[in-house]
Amino acid sequence: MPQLSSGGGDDMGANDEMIAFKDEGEQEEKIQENAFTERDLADLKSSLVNESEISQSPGAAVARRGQQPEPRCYVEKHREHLNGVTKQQDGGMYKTSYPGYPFLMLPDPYLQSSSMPPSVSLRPNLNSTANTHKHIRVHRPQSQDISGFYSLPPGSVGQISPSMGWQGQPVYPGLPSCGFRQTYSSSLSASSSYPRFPHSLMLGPSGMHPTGIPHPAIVPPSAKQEHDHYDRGMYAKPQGEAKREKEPKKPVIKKPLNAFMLYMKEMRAKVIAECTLKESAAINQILGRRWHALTRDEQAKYYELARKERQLHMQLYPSWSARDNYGKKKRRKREKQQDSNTDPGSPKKCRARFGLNQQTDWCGPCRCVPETLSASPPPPCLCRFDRLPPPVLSSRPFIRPSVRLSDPVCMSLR
DNA sequence: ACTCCTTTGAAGCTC
DNA sequence: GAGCTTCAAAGGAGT
Repeated sequence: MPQLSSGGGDDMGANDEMIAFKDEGEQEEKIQENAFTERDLADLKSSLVNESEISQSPGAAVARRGQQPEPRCYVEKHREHLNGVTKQQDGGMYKTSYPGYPFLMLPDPYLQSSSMPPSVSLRPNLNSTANTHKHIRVHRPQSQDISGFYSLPPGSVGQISPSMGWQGQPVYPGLPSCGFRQTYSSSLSASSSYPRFPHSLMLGPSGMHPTGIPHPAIVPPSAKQEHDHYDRGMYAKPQGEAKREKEPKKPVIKKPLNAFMLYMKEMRAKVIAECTLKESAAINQILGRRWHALTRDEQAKYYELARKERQLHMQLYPSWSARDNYGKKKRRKREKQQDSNTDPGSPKKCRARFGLNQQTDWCGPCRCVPETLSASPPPPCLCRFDRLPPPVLSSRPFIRPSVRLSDPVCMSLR
């Protein structure tokens, strides 16, 4: 893993490398020079399918690291250059739009002043992916012009419009999906705030952007995401908890994406289209290898983006810490496990577990009353036998419950 | 419905 | 400070 050495000047404390990038003209020359045919694309696609199969063997990427690029990689790299950044003129200023990250449409002076590579190919092959990747087909007219899709109309830079294309899930869930984020405004500078994400003071009480679209880092309770179902009952909750559940949940602020995550988000659609793969795990393996195959200059761009993401995130949520979400997953799991030990069980379920007749059999292990023998619906069983391995049931006839009901393991029947 | 898988990097935690 | 753990995205597969 090519760890970039500490830049030293990172006010966020990230180890971002500041690299002197090549001249833009030089890059563009490269793009033209490396144009290739449709047939090349077809070859590439088939080779990538193979790549995905190979990728299942761990360590393959590591083994290949440092080797001379194969012809396929050569084609692939130059294809990326072909699909490279779009330049659009806005108000006399050229902006570099990074597809998948229209929010990263940066004025070139900014790019030059912030050590961003002026022209790095990041453009997913939308022609081939738009119809296959679910992120792209969301809310997006298929005939939509890509150049218009990536850029904002003049005068709208810095605005979020729901009608704009968004690709995939936004980097911060809560924004319309599609992953395309608002552009940085042309007034953006390395030290300024980011109009894409206005200062936290501009956010409403619920973290809403003035446009009505919540900030992407804020995950509304309704959003389908992990932390949401953390907050949902995974089992029948007591009334108190159920009541608590009705109260509005605090939106979850997620971690800013790191460089690799930004890269993945952008390149995923492309890989899916090229490899006809859908499994994220396999795709991520490919992306991981491609990430390693990137030059340091190419990677540096993503490190820079990630640094800005963190910077912006910190500006928007000064009190937020990664600690806020730290351990939630594990904590939930633990709580769930704990609950399963204290949570009242069902006599029916309990008997089913032990292969007893639901209508007539008393549950040997926990002595739950069968429904047909109880005057009213049986109360939940507090015994924990149904979560333990089934005991070996003896053939000894079960004793009637007068004594059994006082047994502490079946408190619910008292 | 929920978890796992799989990747890298940032940040938190533990010792 | 080193080393480990967790979370961020994604979506199919498995439970």
